Amino acid sequence: MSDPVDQIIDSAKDGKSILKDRSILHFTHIPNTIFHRDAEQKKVTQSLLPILKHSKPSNLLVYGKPGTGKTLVVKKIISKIQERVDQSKFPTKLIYTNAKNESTTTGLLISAGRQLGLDEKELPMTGLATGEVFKRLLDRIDKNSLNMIFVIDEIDYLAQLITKTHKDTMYQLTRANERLKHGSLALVGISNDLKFKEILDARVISSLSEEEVVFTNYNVDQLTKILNERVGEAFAPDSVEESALGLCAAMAAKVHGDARRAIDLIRVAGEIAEREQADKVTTEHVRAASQKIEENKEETALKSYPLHEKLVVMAVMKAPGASTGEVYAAYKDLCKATAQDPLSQRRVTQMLNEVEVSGLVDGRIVHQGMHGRTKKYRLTIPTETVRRAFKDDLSLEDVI
DNA sequence: ATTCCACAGGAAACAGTGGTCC
DNA sequence: GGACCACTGTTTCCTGTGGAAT
Repeated sequence: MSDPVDQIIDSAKDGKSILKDRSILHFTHIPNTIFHRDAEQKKVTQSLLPILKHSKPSNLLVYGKPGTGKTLVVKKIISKIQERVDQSKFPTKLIYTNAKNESTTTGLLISAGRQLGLDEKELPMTGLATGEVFKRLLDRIDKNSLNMIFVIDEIDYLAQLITKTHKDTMYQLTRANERLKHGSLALVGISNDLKFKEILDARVISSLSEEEVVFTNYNVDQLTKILNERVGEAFAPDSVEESALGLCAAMAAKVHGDARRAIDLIRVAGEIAEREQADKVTTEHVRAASQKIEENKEETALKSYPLHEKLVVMAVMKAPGASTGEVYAAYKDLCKATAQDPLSQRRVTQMLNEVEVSGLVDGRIVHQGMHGRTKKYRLTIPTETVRRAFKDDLSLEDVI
């Protein structure tokens, strides 16, 4: 009997790879990608049209669930406009930021400033009042007579930040044109959440949503077409079973028609099939891929938690079904064991809420009459997943 | 009907960091 | 070098909650 290592290497050497180019199987892969979004592309282009006519465009709001291609479509159209416009006479500048990546409103403005070419000296990261950052941004636009298209992806996060800090950044942004003598600023907001406008000031809403485009969810047919196009390029011919592709489309259609999800599924399924050295991707591979993606998501989330949040998750794990007070007691024990100063119960309650929102822990309010009201917590994921995620954390070595 | 428990969770204050500006 | 700013991560204080027990 031959060595198992040799066996694997030999068969890998002889077998041909079914996955030719996995870069095509990333959702954001653009070249020659067809979005099946003709109507929406038309509307977005029309609302940005004033730029081509050398006048100020209106602000635009784009809605759609994740994986509906809205960001890709907006970026594609703006880069096309940039190609067409005579840059010497009418310099347009596309600025793209994702509000989710910025924890503060100033951070978002600074990120825009960097893309406008303002360096650390002209626009420092810290120390400036928000109003001052904004002023410097507008000065640059004015001085160079730029026509800036400011795309803010996941603008709902910005709206939340603003309600938290009571700043009027959004209002100033939507009214920036009134302060500009030369050049212009058009705002393109992209949002997954159709209801985010509810938390905004009425004045902001009216100027922000001068134009609106809604990206509807993809249906199974559209997802199948999108997958077919990508699979044709990324995989070797006839290496994906039609039923496997259909399953990917069906699974993704169930999650609000998410094309990103569909493409991830077929990519991971392809990787699993290749590892098994199968010559075709089957429905079994797709199911395995779906499970793997879920598990990875949970583990990555757990690994990214700060130490005390990890301790809170562990406290819930060690005392399943425990009330807030009991979880706090378990948490304090863990702090003792790991030589950490425990945080206040108020803060731990807050952390429990945060963990609950992420879906890793389930909390249920229980009324116990004379014994008061509390929340009972339990993990929604296998304890094994938690152990695996935390095993590399040296500070948790003794308690895991 | 009233009391009372064990919290939930909002608001505000605070400490500390890392900066700018004049 | 002192006033000022943004921001994070907390603590402190406080009010509200709803059903079992009385």
